[in-house]
Amino acid sequence: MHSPKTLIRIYQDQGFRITPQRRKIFELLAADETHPTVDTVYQKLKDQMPEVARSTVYNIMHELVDLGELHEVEGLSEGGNRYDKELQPHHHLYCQRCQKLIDINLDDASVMVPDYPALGFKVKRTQVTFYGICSECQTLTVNDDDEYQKRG
Amino acid sequence: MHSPKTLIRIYQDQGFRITPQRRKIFELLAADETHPTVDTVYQKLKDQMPEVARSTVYNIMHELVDLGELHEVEGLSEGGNRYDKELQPHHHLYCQRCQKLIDINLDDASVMVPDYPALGFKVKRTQVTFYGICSECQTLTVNDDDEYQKRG
DNA sequence: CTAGATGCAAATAATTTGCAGTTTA
DNA sequence: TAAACTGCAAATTATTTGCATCTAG
Repeated sequence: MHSPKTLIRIYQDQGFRITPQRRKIFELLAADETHPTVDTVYQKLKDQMPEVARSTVYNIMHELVDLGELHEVEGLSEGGNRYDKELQPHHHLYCQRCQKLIDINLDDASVMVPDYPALGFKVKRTQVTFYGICSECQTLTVNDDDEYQKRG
Repeated sequence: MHSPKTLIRIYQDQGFRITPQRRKIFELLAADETHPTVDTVYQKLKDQMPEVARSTVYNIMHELVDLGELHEVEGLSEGGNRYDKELQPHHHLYCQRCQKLIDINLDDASVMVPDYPALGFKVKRTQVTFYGICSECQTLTVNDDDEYQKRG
């Protein structure tokens, strides 16, 4: 995601208007490193702007995805899709305990996945997700035998 | 997933009853290679058993996941989670056009992802998903410039 | 017979939609 | 001031829950 300042220019170039809602969401996202959900953004925004509507947050998040400024990370954790500011191809560590989502850069040597050429399948994007327990959560408890999947 | 016959034994061993709904779902799943959703299973079951309830299908699918007989594949495609009969660790090809989901075996040499050891993260499971266009869909149209993600 | 399972209907959660009223440029 | 945007409320979709009834063992 670009900086709020740059986003404003991008929006203006597109003929979009700079509303207080959009401005605030740009700033919230710029300051947020948690891969928030729509609801997280909505709750934070509501503190500063109590009348804001959830649908407005949905609208603006979707705009940002449409503009390629955010990526949607679907199917991780309860409470809705997560949003990712990182625009470069990368992978994810997902903590099954605290739902923390951590970006991993592709050029890390230990994460190398070639495009899959078999079956005539044309690969557009490769996504690796490591499910497990983050270091913080490991220190919190001794019980380490979490399940392979949610229902296990 | 085990065969319907074996599933019945497993259910009996657990003290679960063999109802017509369970029996039919075992058979439907055994014959299905599409990684169906709950709704797909429900629709098929309804043909043979019009009074069946959606919640019954949810119940039985969840039981099978709890027993480790199915895996839930979340966050792929509209229309709900997909269910996977393959119990061994493996990866997925997902067609962004027809939503086909194809299993790739881990021991295929071109798909090797080591557990990611950095950051003190304890990896429990690694999931690779290749998003793209399957061979069938490639032959159907010339327009091949699909987007990186849904909203892109 | 009776615990366990099913069906139904209502509840919940995430998201989308329609539209009247407001606001940015 | 007009097209764009927001807020609100209702609709939709996927899933869960509560409970009366039914049935497999």
